Amino acid sequence: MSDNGPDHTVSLRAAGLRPTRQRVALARVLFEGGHRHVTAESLHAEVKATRMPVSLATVYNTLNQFRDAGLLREVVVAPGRSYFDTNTGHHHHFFVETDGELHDFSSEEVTIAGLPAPPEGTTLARVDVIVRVRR
Amino acid sequence: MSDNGPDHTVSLRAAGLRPTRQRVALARVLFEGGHRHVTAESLHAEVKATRMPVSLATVYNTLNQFRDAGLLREVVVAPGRSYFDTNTGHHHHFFVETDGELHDFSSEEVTIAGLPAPPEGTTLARVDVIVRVRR
DNA sequence: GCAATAACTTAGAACGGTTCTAAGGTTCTT
DNA sequence: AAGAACCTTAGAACCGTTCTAAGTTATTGC
Repeated sequence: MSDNGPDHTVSLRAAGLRPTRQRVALARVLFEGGHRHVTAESLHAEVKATRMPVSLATVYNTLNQFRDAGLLREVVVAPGRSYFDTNTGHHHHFFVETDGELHDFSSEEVTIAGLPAPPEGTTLARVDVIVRVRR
Repeated sequence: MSDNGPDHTVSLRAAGLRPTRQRVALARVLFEGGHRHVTAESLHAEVKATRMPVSLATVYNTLNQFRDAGLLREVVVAPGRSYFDTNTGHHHHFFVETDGELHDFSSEEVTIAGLPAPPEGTTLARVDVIVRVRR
């Protein structure tokens, strides 16, 4: 009798989202197992492989809703393609330009000193560090 | 008798590009005056205002060629829109998320310590720091 | 200077990723 | 179980960017 994995129903509800079949299936793929970096297309392919029918539009909707709810973080590294990161903690990225791979590293290892003050009338939202590497 | 501004002809030739009317007009808008952040659309609007007819396709071609030649740097800060920066020196960016503005700051002011080693088999290309702020 | 050649520009079509539409289906409340 | 609110979907639309094929301009060799 099946207690398999976390109850996504509760976190979805907490985010103000109904735990529909599709959203639960997507949450399972995204949040069970370690941290992930996905694109809409890659996630769509993955969830379809679990035999749960989900349209690409729903994948896009869900990624945006999860991002807005703080369940995912969007990472912009290259033009014309969005990555979503299941790691929402403080961390930065290696981006392997030659093959589009993304790897996390904790921001605790890194010290950034001497950042100038934000422009007049703005407040800091986040500091992103992208270490671009090539194979 | 007109020595107005730098001779873009020579830098274009140095980059292996013929100094056509369009490219020279674009170079003038981009490289005379201080550092700039442009998008294809914004640059197209600007150069058309100088009464030199240039198609949007040529603006895209030219931006890509200038980038490849090291005359411009492409900055990716938000999905679905590319900025080009005439400052090709070492520096980082403030990005004002609420209105899409981009501001440089020199990387000399900033110290980044404790960056982890690049993944196996890769070599460092560049470190981008994007400080995201909101109004 | 004048061809011939190679490079460039252009309008418009095509493209790829993302969002929208409006119709039907699901979930929640009572 | 019924009503209302919310969700999913296929396909169209969209938007920034790239491609295509035809005409134009810069360069090279004479």
